[in-house]
Amino acid sequence: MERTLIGDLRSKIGQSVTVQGWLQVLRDQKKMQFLVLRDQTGAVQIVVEKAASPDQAALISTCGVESALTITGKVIDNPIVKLGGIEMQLESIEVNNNAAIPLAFEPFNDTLPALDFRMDWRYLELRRPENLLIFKIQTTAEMAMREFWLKNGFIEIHSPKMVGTPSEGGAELFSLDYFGRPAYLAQSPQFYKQMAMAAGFERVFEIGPAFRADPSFTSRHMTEFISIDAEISWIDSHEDVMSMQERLLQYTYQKVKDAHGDEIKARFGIDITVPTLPFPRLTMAEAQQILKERNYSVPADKKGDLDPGGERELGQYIKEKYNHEFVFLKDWPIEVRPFYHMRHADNPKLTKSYDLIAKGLEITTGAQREHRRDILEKQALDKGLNLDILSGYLDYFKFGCPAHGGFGMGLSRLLMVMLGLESVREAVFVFRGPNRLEP
RNA sequence: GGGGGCGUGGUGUAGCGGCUAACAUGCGGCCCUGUCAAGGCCGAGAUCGCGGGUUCGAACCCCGUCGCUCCCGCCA
Repeated sequence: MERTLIGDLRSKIGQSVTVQGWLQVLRDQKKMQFLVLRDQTGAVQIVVEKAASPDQAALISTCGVESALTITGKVIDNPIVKLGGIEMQLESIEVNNNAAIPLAFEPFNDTLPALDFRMDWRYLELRRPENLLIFKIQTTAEMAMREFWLKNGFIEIHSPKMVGTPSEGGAELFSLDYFGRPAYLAQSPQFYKQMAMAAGFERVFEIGPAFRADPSFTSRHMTEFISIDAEISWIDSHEDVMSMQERLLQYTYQKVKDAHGDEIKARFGIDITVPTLPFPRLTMAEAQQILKERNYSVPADKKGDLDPGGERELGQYIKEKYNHEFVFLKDWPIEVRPFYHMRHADNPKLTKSYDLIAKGLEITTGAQREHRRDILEKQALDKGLNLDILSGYLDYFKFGCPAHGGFGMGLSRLLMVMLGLESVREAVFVFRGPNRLEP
């Protein structure tokens, strides 16, 4: 028999239908059994008269909660039933996969085990509707971004994740053996996006994994994460990149709000605010001044950079002054930016770069890239880098590369901020960290 | 990598020098019941992360160690 979704049962009253899902509750009484079966669309009570079907009743008694069941029965309108005023009378049941007793933990309890323990049994935790919702939202958000980019003439690329040369630095690279020679997991699609610019793709995006061998133990770091990247050509400055990104985020927030706004409010207590354009912008110099006025002292060794506390303070300032969740922090000093960020023509100490801070959390770095090979080489040498290692990259700028720039944004960080989650570990399907390689 | 915090039945917590280690939830049994956050009674389940020390006495204090976690560094 064809499967009926539990959410559609109201329209099937009087009919015999088949539902499939997980056993939420079993109330096993002397004469009767009441089961609550849950699927993604809802939950329904199933009644069993033990005397009428003793064999099935005996089978049901062996079922642990969270067992996967297929149940056929007649849909009855019954106002007495608190669960939707509807129930099913059992006709037949198939136990697809019994759940062992006891469960590793009870995913629907009021109190849950610590996050680290839950991660050992991630699939159980993901059965909670609010967790399911996170990934429905992620799906909507990614689709919205693709939609936005396609409407604006972007091409999707998939850059290699196994690379032969480190893009820069090297301390945070995972290395692997590639048929006897060293290889690395890509930290970023950065250079390949730029290669696409040199190829004349003009506008590209990629949503894919990035790997960082940083032993960072924070609520916002992962060793493998999904990076949302975009790169555009023929720009005048990093302002063009920010303009594209803010429109992208506005579009994405609107789509998420349209599709899930009510459920997000119900599950997370958060009103999705579609950001207004333009996002507030501050130069780093202005940001430093504002922090000083607010008596927030950035550690002396930061040299024009910000610490996470400063970012949170700035997020609070933007909220108060502009009632906005986002702020572009732009024009960072060259000391704290990589060699390939373009510098201001009228101020060689400042880069044409930005970070996007969302509710006080850094979720993006973007910039106009330096596309003039001779200047790029000079900037690399200034940073003490070896031009031989970079030669493949520098060759992108040998045969006609347009001015360009782009950004990288952490998908899970975006979701974390959007939904007010405490940790990226909740916002990612399966977490990877320095001490977490399973499941 | 640096600093702080925490490790007590399956899970979440209480206890912080003198207990047969408590409570909730889950699990098992019985009773009751068209139940529905079900209810009632009974029961099993913890050598209090591990090792050492202080003490008449340690879950509790000290040292070490491992694990987790948060903050910083670094970043998306």
